[in-house]
Amino acid sequence: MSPQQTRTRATAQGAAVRDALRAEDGFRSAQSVYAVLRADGQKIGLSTVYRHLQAFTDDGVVDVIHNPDGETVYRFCGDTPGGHHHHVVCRSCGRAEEVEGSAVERWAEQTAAKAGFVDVDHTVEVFGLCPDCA
Amino acid sequence: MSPQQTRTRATAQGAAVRDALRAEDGFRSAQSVYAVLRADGQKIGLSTVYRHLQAFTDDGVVDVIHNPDGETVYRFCGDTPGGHHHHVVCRSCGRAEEVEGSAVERWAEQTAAKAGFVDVDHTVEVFGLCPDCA
DNA sequence: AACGGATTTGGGAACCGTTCTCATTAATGG
DNA sequence: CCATTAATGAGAACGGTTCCCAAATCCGTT
Ligand SMILES: [Zn+2]
Ligand SMILES: [Zn+2]
Ligand SMILES: [Zn+2]
Ligand SMILES: [Zn+2]
Repeated sequence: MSPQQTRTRATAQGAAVRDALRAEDGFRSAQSVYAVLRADGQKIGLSTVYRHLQAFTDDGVVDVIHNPDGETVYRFCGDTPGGHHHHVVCRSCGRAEEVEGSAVERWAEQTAAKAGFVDVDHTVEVFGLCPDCA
Repeated sequence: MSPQQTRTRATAQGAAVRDALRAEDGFRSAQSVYAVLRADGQKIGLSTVYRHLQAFTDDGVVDVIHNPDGETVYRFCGDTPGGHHHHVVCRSCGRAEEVEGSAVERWAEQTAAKAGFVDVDHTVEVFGLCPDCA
């Protein structure tokens, strides 16, 4: 099957959302992306931000996680198209780095198999304070 | 340092919440715990359910995760007082099993250290379909 | 048993992030 | 251009969680 189907045409607003996210190195909430765009003078609606964020997520170009507070936050990860990967995320400033996770991939697979679970997926995030925030 | 201080006295409502959660083997939302208690004829308020769920979480007797949909769900894990651990969770029915995670603990620690992060914590959950739901 | 202060309870309002609705605007292509 | 189709964005609606506070309960003390 083909990778994923883009759900939106390339539009100015979509590009703005992508660029705003790409400019950050960390996970950001939809609202904060929206705020940044508006502060920058961009004419865009909150719904549109959510829409594109979702589309990018579907396309696999944006990663989404729920931080410990339950907030949904997004990060542009499309320049390292290795597909599935994980992050170490700064609890304070949101800055994130992608990390090598083959060990944890194997662990998750084996663990699920041992419990007899199928169609498995996993969430793995490491939170801490980055060197700057420490 | 001492483990954790209980924030609420032992009350009938607290016991009801704990028992309701203990009766389930999976992660449940606050609302669903509330619904079960009310359906059972218990006289309890939603605020109270949230309060005790939080207190139990602080005490470490209840685990809380955010499932992929972002819902906050709780699970009673106080009978296996090994402290920190992880789960394999059924996406469909919520059923969960605790799993051995020393490998992933080490991985998380090393990964964070390599990135220069301190005061680290992590979330690791494996989602899938349990044998019954498959 | 009666009292008084401290704690807990729970109904409802407030809050906040996200989704939905739909009239308006912009793009496409013939 | 015009007609058709897709995207936009303002605001309403929604759902989960927290907050507020008056009423109820609990407890140690007379
Ligand atoms: Zn930081
Ligand atoms: Zn992984
Ligand atoms: Zn557990
Ligand atoms: Zn199941």
